[in-house]
Amino acid sequence: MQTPSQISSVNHPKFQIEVDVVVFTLRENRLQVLLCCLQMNDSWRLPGLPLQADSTLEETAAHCITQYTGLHEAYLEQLYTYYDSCEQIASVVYFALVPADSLLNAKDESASKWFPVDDLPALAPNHKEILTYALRRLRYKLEYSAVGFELLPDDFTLSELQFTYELILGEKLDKRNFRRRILQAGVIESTPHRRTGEGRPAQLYRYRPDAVAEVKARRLFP
Amino acid sequence: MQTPSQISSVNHPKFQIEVDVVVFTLRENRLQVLLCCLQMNDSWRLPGLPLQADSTLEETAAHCITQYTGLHEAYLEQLYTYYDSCEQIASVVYFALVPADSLLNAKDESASKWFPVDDLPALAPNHKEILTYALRRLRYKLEYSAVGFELLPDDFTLSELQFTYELILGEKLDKRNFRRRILQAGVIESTPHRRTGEGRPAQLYRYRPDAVAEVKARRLFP
DNA sequence: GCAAAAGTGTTACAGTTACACCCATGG
DNA sequence: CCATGGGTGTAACTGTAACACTTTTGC
Repeated sequence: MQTPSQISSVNHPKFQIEVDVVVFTLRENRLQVLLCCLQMNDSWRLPGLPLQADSTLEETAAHCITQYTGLHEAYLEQLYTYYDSCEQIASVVYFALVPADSLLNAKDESASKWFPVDDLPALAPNHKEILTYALRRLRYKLEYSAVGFELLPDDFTLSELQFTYELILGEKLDKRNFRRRILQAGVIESTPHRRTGEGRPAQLYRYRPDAVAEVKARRLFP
Repeated sequence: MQTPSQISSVNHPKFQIEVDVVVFTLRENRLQVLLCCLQMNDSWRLPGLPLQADSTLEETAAHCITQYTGLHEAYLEQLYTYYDSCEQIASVVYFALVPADSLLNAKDESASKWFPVDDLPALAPNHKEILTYALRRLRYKLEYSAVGFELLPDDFTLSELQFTYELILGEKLDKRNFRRRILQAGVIESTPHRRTGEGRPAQLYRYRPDAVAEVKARRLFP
């Protein structure tokens, strides 16, 4: 047991703090996650950076994403903080989503690689667990907020949006119900453009930046 | 911009890490939160302890609760991690619930005090914001999980349970709908006892420890 | 016997799901 | 003209919300 005197005592050990990021994207019709190769062995880990004294946690996470993907903007959210008492390192894990079409100019492509979430390599201890948790949070979040758009380019068709949802949730959705509901929700608006290709051209939509991104919760329990 | 070389460089500053806890309970028919007096001035803060190298984050939070409330068990959940680049202290905040009847033997009563969440004193910077977030999370969590029982003694009547929900959510609930749903959910079971007092005696119920504590999410969006 | 709190069902309404065909374009 | 993906409405069903009176006890 500790005693109250510890609160203001000088017993204040110091720790390294690392900011790790679980970056998700859509590539090759699969949900993929960014991993770094761990110093020459065949084990992989989440990309991360040590916290610097004058940065914020979120800035550090953003720097990390920029470094590995070349992107300067991403949806970012704090996930969880772990502390490893063996290594005496705390790890603040963020969760990030980057759009499907934006993976062009990573500054250090050799150091990192995308992996489908259902086909992961051997991971550093804890990182498998962290990733599983991040994936659960993504699926869960998709069900009550408009976070799915963060994985799409600015303009998209309703079919692309539905496909994104199906990919993440891992189940087929009904086309008519999906369209009716997403339009009723009022979070997207049509653009003047269409996408041509095979078959009938599709109306392009964009996410309304002024949209309320979360549905108001209905009571689920009890 | 940082460079990839920082990942494996020796540029690893160290930080103090503090574990703070937002402890909620029911007292005097109000939702209350535990606060500590900040060194002789009239400002208050969340109770906290510095992380020790060989403890886990959760252990530290649990120690903190024991110290200020005398309780050895509480519902505990990580809330968020803040980093203050001025003071260079990271603060991992936990969220805790303790039952209404268990506030007996705090070891250091003079150092801390309960405040109703709608009648708070002046707080240390950030702590007001943290508390608001914790309260939001409590209300939100109540809607999809059985977390409300953590604020009640082992045995309780349905009216007490409903009153707890009403207190936290800040709205009246329909008695018949509440009872039907909580019983259908299968998370409580009746005990052989009754509570007597004014009016008709009430059946006592208890939370089923084997109950599934979260409802399976229904799709809310889109 | 009366005050006080416990306990109990039904009906109307709203939201959700399931489902199949026509449309516009490119080759 | 046909293959391909885009786009559209309705009916059954399921879950939710609203609502008032009877029961049991202590005083």
